[in-house]
Amino acid sequence: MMNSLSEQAITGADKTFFQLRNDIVESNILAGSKLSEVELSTKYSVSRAVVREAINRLESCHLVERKANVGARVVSLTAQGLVQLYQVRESLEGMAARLAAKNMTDHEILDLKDLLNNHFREVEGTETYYQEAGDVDFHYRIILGSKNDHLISLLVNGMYHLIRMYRVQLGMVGPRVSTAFEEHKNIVQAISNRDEELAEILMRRHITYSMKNIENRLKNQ
Amino acid sequence: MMNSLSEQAITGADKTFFQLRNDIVESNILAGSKLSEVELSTKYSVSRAVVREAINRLESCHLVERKANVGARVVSLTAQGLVQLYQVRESLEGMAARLAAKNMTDHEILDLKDLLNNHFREVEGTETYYQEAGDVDFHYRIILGSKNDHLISLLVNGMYHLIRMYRVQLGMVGPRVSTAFEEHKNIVQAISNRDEELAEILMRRHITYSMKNIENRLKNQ
DNA sequence: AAAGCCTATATTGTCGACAATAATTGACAA
DNA sequence: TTGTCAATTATTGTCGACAATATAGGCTTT
Repeated sequence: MMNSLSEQAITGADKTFFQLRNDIVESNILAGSKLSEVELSTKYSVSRAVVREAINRLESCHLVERKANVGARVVSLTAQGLVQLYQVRESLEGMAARLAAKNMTDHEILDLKDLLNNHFREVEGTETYYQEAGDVDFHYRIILGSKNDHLISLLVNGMYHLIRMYRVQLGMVGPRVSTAFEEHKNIVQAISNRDEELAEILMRRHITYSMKNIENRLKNQ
Repeated sequence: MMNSLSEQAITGADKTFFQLRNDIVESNILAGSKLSEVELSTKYSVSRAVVREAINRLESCHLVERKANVGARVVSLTAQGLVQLYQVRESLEGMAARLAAKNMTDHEILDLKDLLNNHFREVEGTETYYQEAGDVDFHYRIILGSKNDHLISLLVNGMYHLIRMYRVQLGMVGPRVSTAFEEHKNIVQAISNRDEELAEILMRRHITYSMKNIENRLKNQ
């Protein structure tokens, strides 16, 4: 499946940024560990300057924290941090759903329904492999559908990868697939009806449920 | 009055970042203009490296836009951009008010009431000079009161200065002071009652009204 | 005259070296 | 033994030079 979020690197700093970001999200570089500029520059075969630029961008995504004259560390994952992250996500994606109900074209809404149907077929069959990709695509389309550049930038460039980092490293795969699918369906219906108020409410609930589900999972492991 | 948002520069890149940010917000550097690295490095008497780092940080705040191998430009202010900015602000500060109602200490709420009273006295007298500072302080305290680091970072480090840039350059000073004061009072009351739902709704309305007021002002000038 | 190409110029991207600051180690004294 | 201070080491911050890319202007060609 083609990744909707594919970005292409132009400069060396881009490549280093993408590699580093991936290594952090996939925990090839451990959460909480220190990022040595010289070490990384030898590892990725680039100068310290491009490593510094890459680290700066990672800081913008809240994936690393820098202290002046000390250095950068990968963020630590905490239950509290996850809750705070999801509170912001609830707020922003709620607004995204509201705006999507207002601004998506009829054609885009039809495409969204298609996506949902494909997702449904995958869930029905045994191919549960792509359930997360499907979920990501769903949320991604609604975010883009808001047509609000600030919102898109904050979510896609800013928060998405940190959310993914929590997902990957805390090992949240399923289930909640079928219930989540129902929620997705209702959200699309609200958007299709151009019911901004309901779209926002349902999206916020959807994210809240998802959060609660994760919290329970964390307690029982 | 002491600025609640005072930050202290440690490194040279910090200083350059703060100066540049201020020059952009106050329109000493015009919106939409190109930022030449060599020009700025001579202007601020630092190397290109620190200018580049400063520009990178400005990009994180959405105050400039960079294109690879081309350079950075100060963002252009548009009516559409302002609307989108306020949509995000409504969403995030609404959540901030909700969380503030949940997480602020009784003491912090008392301080907030004090602030409001001082603000009221200033409005009653002829000293309308600080009305904006008062408004900023009010919103700032509620944002901090959310106790959500992500939210605080997004609003204070990220969006605040862009909002201020619009305010300064589109010349929005008053009035709407007394009506805004009433709205502030009601928000504080909701927070004091620990009514999260109402606090969020009132904050969102408050920001929506403010937006509409700005839109009208733009039409009539 | 218009379009396309090529050269010249300016700007950004990258690099390695040096300076300034923080962390570490070891010696010394209480 | 432990705490403090000093010197050493390592890491980040800053700089100027070079390489790669984009822009501008003139030239050629149709």
